[in-house]
Amino acid sequence: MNLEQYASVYPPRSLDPGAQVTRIGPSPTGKAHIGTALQAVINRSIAEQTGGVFLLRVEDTDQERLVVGAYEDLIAALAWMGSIPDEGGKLGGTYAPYVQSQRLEIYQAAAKSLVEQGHAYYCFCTAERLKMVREKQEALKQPTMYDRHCRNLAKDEVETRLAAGEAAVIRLKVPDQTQIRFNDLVRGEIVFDSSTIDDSVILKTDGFPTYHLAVVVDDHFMGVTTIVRGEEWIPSTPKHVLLYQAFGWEMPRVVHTPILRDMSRRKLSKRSGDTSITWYRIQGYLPEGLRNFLTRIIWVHPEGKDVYDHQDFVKLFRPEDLPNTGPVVDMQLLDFVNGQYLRQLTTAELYAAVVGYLHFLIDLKQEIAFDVFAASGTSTRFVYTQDQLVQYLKAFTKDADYTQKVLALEPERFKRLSDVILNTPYYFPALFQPASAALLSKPLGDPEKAVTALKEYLLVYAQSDDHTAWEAKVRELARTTNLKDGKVFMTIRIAATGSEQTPPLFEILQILGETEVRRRFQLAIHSIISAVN
RNA sequence: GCCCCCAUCGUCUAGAGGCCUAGGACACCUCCCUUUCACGGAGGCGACACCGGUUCGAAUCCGGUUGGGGGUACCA
Repeated sequence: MNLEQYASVYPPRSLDPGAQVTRIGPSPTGKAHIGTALQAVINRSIAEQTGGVFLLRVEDTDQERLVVGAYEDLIAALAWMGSIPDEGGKLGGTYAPYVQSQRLEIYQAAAKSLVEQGHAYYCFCTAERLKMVREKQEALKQPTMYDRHCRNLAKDEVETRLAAGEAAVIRLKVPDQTQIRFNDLVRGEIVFDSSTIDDSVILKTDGFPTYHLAVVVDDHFMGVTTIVRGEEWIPSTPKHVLLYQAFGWEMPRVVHTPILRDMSRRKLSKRSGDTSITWYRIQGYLPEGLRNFLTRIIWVHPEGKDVYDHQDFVKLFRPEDLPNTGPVVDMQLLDFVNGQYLRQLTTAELYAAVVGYLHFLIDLKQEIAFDVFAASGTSTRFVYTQDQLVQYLKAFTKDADYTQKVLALEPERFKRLSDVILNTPYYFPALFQPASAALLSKPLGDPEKAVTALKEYLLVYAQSDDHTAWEAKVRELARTTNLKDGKVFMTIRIAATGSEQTPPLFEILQILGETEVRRRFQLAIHSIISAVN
């Protein structure tokens, strides 16, 4: 088929006026990136808002960089985020296939037609020659560009060499001495001088297109009307403009989103492990929380809210509202936003979320590291083995009613699902780790006093006491033993939980129940005594 | 080297010539609440990168400098 014939295979869409067709075009070369998640949310929202279509196109034109499972990882990540495309990928659709490696004939036809019309040319330069040219230019501190060696080859020569089977690429013939301009929805008009634009390869020797050709051809035939993509594409947009002009096609609206940065303002790096969507899921962020955070750093809610219904974003977001500076992925803000979502869950929902989360972690079949973020960009890492997680899940699900009582205690102390795992083991008898004698003795500053307090407490302790009676007893105990009541409370806390930081004591003792409370106090007393002797 | 984008508190930003002694949120600090932590409440710290213009008047407009980011592949 020639290019004209493809136009009838892929007829224009019949959508309402104003409906926008958007897309993401990830290349399956690794784990799904958080930046891709942002692009997906934005593109999905624009399509939704205008009654258009959001499509997914797999841009796998670099055969050497393909990674097995990358596509599946992406789909799983998008599904988790709730940013599922309307068409595309392996979902199919009217404009299928949506996988570039399956559309080679179209690109080849397109490239050929460009050559015929004088907008592109065959190039036989070898990699070695190209390398030499580049090195020479670098040494001379000149711009590194193709020297157009094959640009004016005679037609006969080209045909002869092609017929002889010589390897060739097709390059874009960039016109001389013109200005190439396009309008970026947030940046306004951007102008490039054609002399700064390379005669880039658009069709490789292996018959695959490069990004530039493929993206223009696909966006055109798939009826894409608005392109939202990363800022890193701005420098190559003029090439796309040239291609649209050469084909005589209308250029879609285009806007570039800034690149996500880390706290040191660098491009979000893989080194810290925080670039993959899965990493955020592992850390215990809720998809809604992550999504809200992502939209929050590139958009301002009209009421200045940090946390808002996603529909607000879908309804009110305008591409031209995008910032032009690269936002920093601030984990503390993420924690805050996510915490707000976690609080909105009912106890039953939180319970279900944690169970699902634990299954997800266990299915990963690897050690899990939770990074807890503190001020000044520092973080502490807690590593769990698969076995530890399995043990935790077992304890957590042993008695759902009991666990929900635990979760109901103070849900506002959790910012991420992982906080539940980190902070609740002591509620479960199977996981309880008694405190050391040193820790138990710490509040009162003396092992003997600690033992006295604990023994006295066991004497007065009655599970049936209400909060007032219980508190009165402890204070009375402190008075008669001549100990500070705050310290006594803390000693009890440590004996009962092994931790210095817990929700209110009385509620914990209620949940634990008499048998377990007595067991833990005995344990504590013995621990101190045997440490002293 | 060359090309492009950008520049308000630590971070995300509000601000589209006078409403700005620059507002909000996160973070941080202090105090209150309190048996610890968390939550909540009340305060606090904290920014228009710099230099020139334009203007009666500039965070807002223009130019330059500096700084940051991106691109410069038969990668996307």
